[in-house]
Amino acid sequence: MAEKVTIADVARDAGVSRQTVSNVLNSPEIVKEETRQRVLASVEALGYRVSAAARQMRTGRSRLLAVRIEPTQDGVNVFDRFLHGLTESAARAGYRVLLYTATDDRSEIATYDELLGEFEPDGFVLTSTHHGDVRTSWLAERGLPFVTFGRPWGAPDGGHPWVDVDGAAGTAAATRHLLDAGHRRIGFIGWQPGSGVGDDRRDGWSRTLAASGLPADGADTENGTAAEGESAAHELVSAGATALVCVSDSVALGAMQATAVPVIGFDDTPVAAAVGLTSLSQPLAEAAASCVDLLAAALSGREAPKHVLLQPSLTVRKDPRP
Amino acid sequence: MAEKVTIADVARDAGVSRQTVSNVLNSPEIVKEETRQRVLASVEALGYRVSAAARQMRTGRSRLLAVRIEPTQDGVNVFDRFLHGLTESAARAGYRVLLYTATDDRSEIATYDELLGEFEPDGFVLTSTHHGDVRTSWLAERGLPFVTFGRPWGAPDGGHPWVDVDGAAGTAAATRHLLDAGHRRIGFIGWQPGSGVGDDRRDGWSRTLAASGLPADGADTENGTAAEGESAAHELVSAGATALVCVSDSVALGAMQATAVPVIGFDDTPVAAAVGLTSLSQPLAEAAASCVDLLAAALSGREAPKHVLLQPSLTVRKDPRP
DNA sequence: TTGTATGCGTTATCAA
DNA sequence: TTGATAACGCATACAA
Repeated sequence: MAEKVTIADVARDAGVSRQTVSNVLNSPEIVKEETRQRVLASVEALGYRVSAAARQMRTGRSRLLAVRIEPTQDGVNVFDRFLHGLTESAARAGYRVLLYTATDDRSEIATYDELLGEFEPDGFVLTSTHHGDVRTSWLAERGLPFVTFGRPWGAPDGGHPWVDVDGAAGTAAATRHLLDAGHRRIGFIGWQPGSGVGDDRRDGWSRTLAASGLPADGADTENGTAAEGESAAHELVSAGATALVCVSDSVALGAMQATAVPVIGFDDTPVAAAVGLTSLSQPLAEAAASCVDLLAAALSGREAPKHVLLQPSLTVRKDPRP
Repeated sequence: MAEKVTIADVARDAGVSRQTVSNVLNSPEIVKEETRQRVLASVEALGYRVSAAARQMRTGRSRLLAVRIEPTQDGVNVFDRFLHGLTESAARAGYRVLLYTATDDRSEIATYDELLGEFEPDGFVLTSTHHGDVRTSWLAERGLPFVTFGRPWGAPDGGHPWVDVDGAAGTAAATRHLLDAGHRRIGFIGWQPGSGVGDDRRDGWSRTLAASGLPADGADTENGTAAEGESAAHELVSAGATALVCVSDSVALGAMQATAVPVIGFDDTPVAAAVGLTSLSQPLAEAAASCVDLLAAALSGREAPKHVLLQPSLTVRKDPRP
């Protein structure tokens, strides 16, 4: 096991004081070029790395971002791709991602408390925000830096930084895609009203049809399962729909199996790729990068937009159904 | 923002020395019961938590486990469920999960180096181990604690701790399931030979058929895509197979779409659940818990088995195909 | 059983 | 431009 190389070792090797080494690394501009080179050479030669723990003791900054990893939901799991992007972007910005779990919002807040006491993460990234989310107010009250992936639907004070994907624009594009193919009766299968995300996606579809003066017949599912999608699709197609836009890939999959009309899903999950389902793809890596950027800006006092709204893109696939 | 509560605050509040507080937390048995209670009450009242950074400075232990999060592969992503289980088990054992990314094994080793210098994780959890994996030898040479999820196939010295799922037992169970249903010509669609995991899964199938004195006709796919699964299924069914066992859900999905015979997949991904595909389910949460357990044992010097082999279970689903 | 002194590696402050 | 000193919070050896 390699011995730990400290700043004192580097200082000795380069023939300077510890402080100068620290300056070379943290405020290079105040060190004479020649000294700087010599110190950097020693750093390289000895393989020196700052100790995160010692730095944190002194500065109070951990360079850690805390992120909750959620139990896998019923198939529509998009989170792992977001998380990968987040880890990568964080590393580039000099941060590391620390994972935690929680079963509900209350216990999540308890975890914040623990985490803050022990590891003192510099910031939090929250996902799955929803109506009356107590987590954001808890963090905001304490002045803790955080960013959410997802808008604070329905909250009058969307004052905190967030990154989101424009669901309405996505379903609007999907609807236009079907209009361009000649369809005039385009149905929508959604979630029951009240979830901000679902309502937003439905709006994109209905507004697009309204703009063309076409009727908008939709159906809701309670849990967004494939089985519910199946019966909703039957219903809509019986009523005359010749194409369907869906709130999720799960629902779309059911619709696809139940009918022969064109179906467009949302999220572009592996399921969609596997069965040839056209679907709306969220720019997750980009969203993750924006989250890190907003957080890093807040942490460094740098100016940055408080909100980022990204556009999904339609991944058109060859429908293998007869 | 709450002020930081230190061990000195607790000591003052409880009317004892800092050392006594430390003892209460780290060696409770040597402190008088009454004092212990008083100190614990103060800890509770002030909301004191040990500072991970300060503790790490003193003890050299970070209570951090480093785990690589990989780019999502082509659909079969099982890793996020494993990761969730890992985070949960780690928390229970007093560890946190630190994420990192790497594009290949070489850069992963470079990341070990960085991570070790900066955050000094106590241990590493590796996934996707393969033939001639340089990462395990790198870690082993340096005496760094690690555990792999996946056996070191083909390595003569499987000397390091690992946790794995018994793929052969899984495909054997799947094959028996089909035998019990009366099938006598059961095909297998696998990956090309050489991947330990794929070979293992094929073995379970072929051995089970051999034990029954039945012929074993299999086909390989190069990349394990659904499209390849489709043509392999055509081929096997034309040759007389009346049922198929597959190395993965991706391949199984293709087979399912191409033929009408019963198909069994592997991994029980969301795709399988969505399309009603019977599949072998890996006990990922349990695997993750075992990984933490093995690592925690190694870190504390506690005795523990070096290898854990878990059994997958067959999730039988109603096939919706006509 | 409890208290005192010390050092872990770093950086901020201030002096040279 | 560089260097000396102190301090972050904790845990250990040792003394009381």
